[in-house]
Amino acid sequence: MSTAADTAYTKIREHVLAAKVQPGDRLTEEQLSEIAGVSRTPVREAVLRLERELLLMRTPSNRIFVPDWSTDEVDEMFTLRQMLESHAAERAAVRLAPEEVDALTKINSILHKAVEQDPPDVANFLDANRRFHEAVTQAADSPRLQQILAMLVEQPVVLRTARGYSKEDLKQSARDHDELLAAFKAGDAAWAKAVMASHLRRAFHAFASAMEKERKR
Amino acid sequence: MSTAADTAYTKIREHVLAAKVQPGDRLTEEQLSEIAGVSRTPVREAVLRLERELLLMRTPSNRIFVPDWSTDEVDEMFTLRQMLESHAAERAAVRLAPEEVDALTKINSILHKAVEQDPPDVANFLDANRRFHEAVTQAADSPRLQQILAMLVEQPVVLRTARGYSKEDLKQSARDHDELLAAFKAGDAAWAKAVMASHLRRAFHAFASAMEKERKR
DNA sequence: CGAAGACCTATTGTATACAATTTGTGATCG
DNA sequence: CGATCACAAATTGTATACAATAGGTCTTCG
Repeated sequence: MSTAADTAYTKIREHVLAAKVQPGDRLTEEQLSEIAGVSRTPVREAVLRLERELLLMRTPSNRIFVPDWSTDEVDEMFTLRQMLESHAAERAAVRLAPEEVDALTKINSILHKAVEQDPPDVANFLDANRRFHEAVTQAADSPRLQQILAMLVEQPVVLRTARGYSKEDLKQSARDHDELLAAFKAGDAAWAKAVMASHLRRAFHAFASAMEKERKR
Repeated sequence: MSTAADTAYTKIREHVLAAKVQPGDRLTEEQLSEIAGVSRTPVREAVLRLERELLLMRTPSNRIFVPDWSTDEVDEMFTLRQMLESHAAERAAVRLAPEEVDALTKINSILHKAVEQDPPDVANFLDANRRFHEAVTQAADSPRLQQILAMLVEQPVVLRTARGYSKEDLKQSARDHDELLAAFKAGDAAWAKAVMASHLRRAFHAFASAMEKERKR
């Protein structure tokens, strides 16, 4: 968080992810510069980054707003993620050093613990989950892939809905990760790819049913 | 090209694509603002966009430079493009209206003509090729997909090398497009997907051998 | 009463001045 | 002679003032 632009990026991002603004809300650069505590110049830079990650969007006349995603759009995003992240897992499988697999295993044990709480500790689950997927993407060793995936994960709608996941959904996620770790230990790229693909597709359906429940309320 | 930032984006982009700067060259914001004829503020915005498309990159201390790509890295980029663009073709196949297919056919007949020239008109080939792929991506009707593909196509290294393509390479490309059009006319998503995948993989190999030839000189 | 147009206001876009940081250079010391 | 430090120059980062544009509102006229 060294430059003002980074500060602005982080603060605005948190502001959006914490759902302090609703989908459809308009935001002016001035409001954002108050939130971030810096002038409009670095805010503009931060907004460009957040647009790239689809956390903010602009109207045709360049007004900033918080986008909303339909279930269909989230479906499409998960489909893209599935293609790209299973490719990442495939590459990671032949690149991960044993100690890196150990590190991943540790992250997933934190995730397991979060799931076993009663009620499950969703915040910790999401954090461990993010770190797990980030590490896999990182291990794929492709800056392009990493950059692309950064814009597909951590969508507010997905994070918001996560609180509605059933305990069984969360448990299955943890088990998927376990199987991915087994594939990594075996250095089996095809296995890793298949597990990741099915993991993400399942995650989409968990999302869709949590979404459905939320919609009914 | 209405705003200064757009002007800057276009001019700097052309500057890079026209190979007026070499991979590895450093560029200062001031130099770029002279090239674009606007102040540093819109230049910075343009550079951020160009970074997103990987046409420019920054050092850890935020100096701007023109990146270079190894054959391996281009391989990886074509692999990503193959996944995403064959997915786009799959979606396009069930979405394209007959008159849109006609428009695509027209673009490809321009491409055919460019190939049949002696020597082939590579500039026109590349332009028609870009428009063809852009139209397919557009038809997939997924803003996310479109945004991602924008950063994978039109890499300087690929355009630069295109001049070394053999006439046979170019002809085959035109035939691939013809087959894609057939798949679109039939509304056959799986066919379209497969054709696009093989088209792009072939394109990579054409690139790789043109690259090899260039390297030997 | 409704539509069209002119204004006024809010918001984004750009230039510029200055601050902070990085890099290069040259002096100094071991 | 080489390393290290200090300082100077180049470059990027930020704030701010002003310009351009979009949006809304109020008036006027049919």
